[in-house]
Amino acid sequence: MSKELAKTYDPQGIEDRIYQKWLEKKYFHAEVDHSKTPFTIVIPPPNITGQLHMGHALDNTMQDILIRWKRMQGYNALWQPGTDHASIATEVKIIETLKKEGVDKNDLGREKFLERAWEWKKEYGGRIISQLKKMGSSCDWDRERFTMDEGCNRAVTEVFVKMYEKGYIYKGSRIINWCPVCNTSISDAEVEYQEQAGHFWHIKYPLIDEATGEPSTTEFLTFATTRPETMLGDTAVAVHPDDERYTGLHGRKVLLPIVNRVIPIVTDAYVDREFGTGVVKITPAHDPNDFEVGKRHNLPIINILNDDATINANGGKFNGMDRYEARKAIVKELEEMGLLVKIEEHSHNVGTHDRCKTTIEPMVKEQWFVRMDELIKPAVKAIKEGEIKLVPSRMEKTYFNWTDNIRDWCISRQLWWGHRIPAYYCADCGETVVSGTAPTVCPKCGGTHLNQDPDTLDTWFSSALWPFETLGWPDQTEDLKYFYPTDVLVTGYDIIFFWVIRMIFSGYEQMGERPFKTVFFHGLVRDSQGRKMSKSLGNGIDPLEIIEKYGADALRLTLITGNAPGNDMRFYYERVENSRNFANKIWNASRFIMMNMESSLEKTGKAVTEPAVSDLEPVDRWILSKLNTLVKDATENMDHFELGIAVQKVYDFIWEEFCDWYIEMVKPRLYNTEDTVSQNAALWTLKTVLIDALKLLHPYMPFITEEIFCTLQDEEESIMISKWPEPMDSRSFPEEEKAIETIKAAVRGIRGIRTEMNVAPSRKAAVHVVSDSDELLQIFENGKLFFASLAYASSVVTQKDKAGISDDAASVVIPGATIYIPFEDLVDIAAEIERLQKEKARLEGELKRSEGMLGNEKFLAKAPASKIEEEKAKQENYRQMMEQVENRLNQLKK
RNA sequence: GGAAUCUUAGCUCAGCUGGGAGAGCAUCUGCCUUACAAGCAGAGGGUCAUAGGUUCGAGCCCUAUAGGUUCCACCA
Repeated sequence: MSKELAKTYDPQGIEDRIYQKWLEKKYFHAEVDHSKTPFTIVIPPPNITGQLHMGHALDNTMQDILIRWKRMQGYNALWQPGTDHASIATEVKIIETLKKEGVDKNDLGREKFLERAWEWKKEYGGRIISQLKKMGSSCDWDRERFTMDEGCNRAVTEVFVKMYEKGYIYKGSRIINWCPVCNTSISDAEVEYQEQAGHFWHIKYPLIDEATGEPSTTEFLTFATTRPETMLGDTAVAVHPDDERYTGLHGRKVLLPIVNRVIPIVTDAYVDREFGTGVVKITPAHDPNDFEVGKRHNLPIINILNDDATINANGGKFNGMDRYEARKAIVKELEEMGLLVKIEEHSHNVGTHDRCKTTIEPMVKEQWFVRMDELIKPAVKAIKEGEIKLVPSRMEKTYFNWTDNIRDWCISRQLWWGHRIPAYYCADCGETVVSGTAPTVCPKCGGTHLNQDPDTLDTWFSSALWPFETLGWPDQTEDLKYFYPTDVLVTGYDIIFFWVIRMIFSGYEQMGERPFKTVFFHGLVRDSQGRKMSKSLGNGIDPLEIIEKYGADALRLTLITGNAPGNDMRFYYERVENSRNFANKIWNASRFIMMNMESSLEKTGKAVTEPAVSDLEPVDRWILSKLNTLVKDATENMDHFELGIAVQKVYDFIWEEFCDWYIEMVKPRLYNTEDTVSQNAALWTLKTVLIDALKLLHPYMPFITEEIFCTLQDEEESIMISKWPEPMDSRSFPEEEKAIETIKAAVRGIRGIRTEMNVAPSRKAAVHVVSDSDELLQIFENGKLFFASLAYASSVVTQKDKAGISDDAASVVIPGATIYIPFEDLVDIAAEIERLQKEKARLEGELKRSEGMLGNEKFLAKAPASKIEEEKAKQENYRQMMEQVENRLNQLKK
């Protein structure tokens, strides 16, 4: 061996170097190869404005685990990377930067603004990518895409034109959510409701006297509102048609005070009779429900707001006032007119823009929409029929909750950074032309003054096409045919509506096929107190800092363990430390193995070779068998996306079985014997088990496993391209598994006794194993060497009866045998009696339970035979142990 | 208002199709035993939210209740 591991584990010293090697070797790169089965994942494209946070870290770790695992399993694994232009987020950032320079977006103009945006993208767009590399992500960086690159632009235009022609995209005047700060419309999904304390203003409008046509001074209609300023746009008041209190008012009119507009009383079932006074003011221009009511009753729509949420000319004397100032002024005026009945405290949900938290203002505006009714059908069917699997499956309910109540998707944004809508308007005749290429002549009037729609598309419009546009669509590329549909989509449940559903219906609509087979959801990474990590709270933990201090491997392991699919998790430094400690553990175990291989080579002049099965000792077979089970179980868990469980099993195997037991068991053979056959068997087993364990661990902790794997075997190029272990019948040794477990029980028992009796480890004691089973005695005989060392024994004697053992001996009872240690080698008789009495009580409990089961006729009738047999065997064991304990007690009491 | 989910050791959480209660951290005890003190060996600690039910058998299935979290809708 020419190389060796550094004395201490230092992730800093290995991670960057190894990643560089992987890149140079092009291990991440995938090409169409029909001799292999593809396995594809497309990355949820991070925003170019983004910096790596724990959410990305988790998301990317999960993807990398799946990709590395499948790659090792022999699949042609492609992890398709890229970034998202993030229209609003980016535009806001650039506006902020401009503001610092004292420049206003509109003064700068569209073209100059976009130049700035592209510069910005160039400067910061790569930042997130280099951060993902720090995590060890094995994306095919040669294929990196951007949602606004040439290909994606073509895809977006193609889809827009196609869907427009199909009637799935239309332009219409509808009520939309308007953000007065970002100055754009937003979709329903982008509205975040926040509980806010507000007021309920009870107001009355005077009824119009039917005879005179004048407002009454005695008859009023009282109602409550949370937004009194919207009264400027009222065009009706509504009551429930069956509300007896107001039956007499049907068809009558009220005077809208201040504005002095006479408006009708309409009846509509939308009104809740139980709520408030049962009267609702109707403002079709600024409330989605009122808009619907207005449509049913042909009410005029009066928009009273400017885009910046100040009152416009329709608001008369309030023109130019901010919406909240106007609210105050209007309340004051109503009060002076005696029309304000009362003010109540009221807590209600206010819609805010999820990006800037500004209170959104519902407004009627002309926008572009995607009609959802037809599109959503195959997306619903896909989940219902299991063509696309959601993990965990409970996400289906969330999914259907959305699809069942789907509304048309507002896709136009009054922003500049994004895909500009390919619609052109003829300045001469008003004709709309939707086309992939800018028309120069109006097809209707032949005019040449055509202007493109100034709006851009919702970011999610292009994201929805991500699984196929990144593979070359709209061109029918080989990549597309080979890698699509993708296999797994890994993402947070928080963007199921924004993204997952939209990709699904887009996949079916454009490709005629599902975009992915499985969606694997994860939760949020929260801080140690369970709070969402956020900039404003300042509680965010920077993954890069963690990597710096503990290594990417430790971070990755921490994010994956103890976490079930779709569940949120809390982030603790203690857990990262534990992960780092685990890395250290493997490091040191590997060093131990390599040191011993080295010294064996020096001593014998021969490298370690694969031993004949007969040369393997029972412990070797035991650990190989355990490994074999681990391979099977861990792979099965991964098949079911139970990554946390899988890695936990690998962790437990390496730390407990391999390090704490096997290595300790093997030490005497390595140190104390001249038996080179046995030594070779031990070394070969150590190496073999380590290598397979490293492979199982590699998807989770790629760097350290690579470093050890390649140091251990010069001839191997990389663990990344090694073969994933498979269960082998030749490595299944149930007999040895049972035998070694028995010895382990004996060791544990002896250690327990010694600790209880406060015996120093330096004090060795003779150990007698008594059993009437030859087989069992043979097992102990075979394991004598390591058994003695683990049990602090000065000597080990196996025998059929207690001949020659002093009555004054401590004993531990294990299934099928009793272990005796002469007291004179240890201490204190009273403590031993106490211990045996406790043991007796425990056994009595077990027997009672067991007898209860076996005495139960129904159990005997219904339980599987294997269970019954198992229970019988257990009971027999308990009986034997009980007998031995009782005998022992009687002896001691004498 | 609708829905999902959770309630398991002091803390944070695992526990896959019902059959011996687990991990990390924390606590206590003893060990620098030649891979590892970022470690080793041991120990303590849980009526698995409550009440019923199904079952031979329930942390797991069903019903109800209490409390928490989240999502959706939104009542003006």
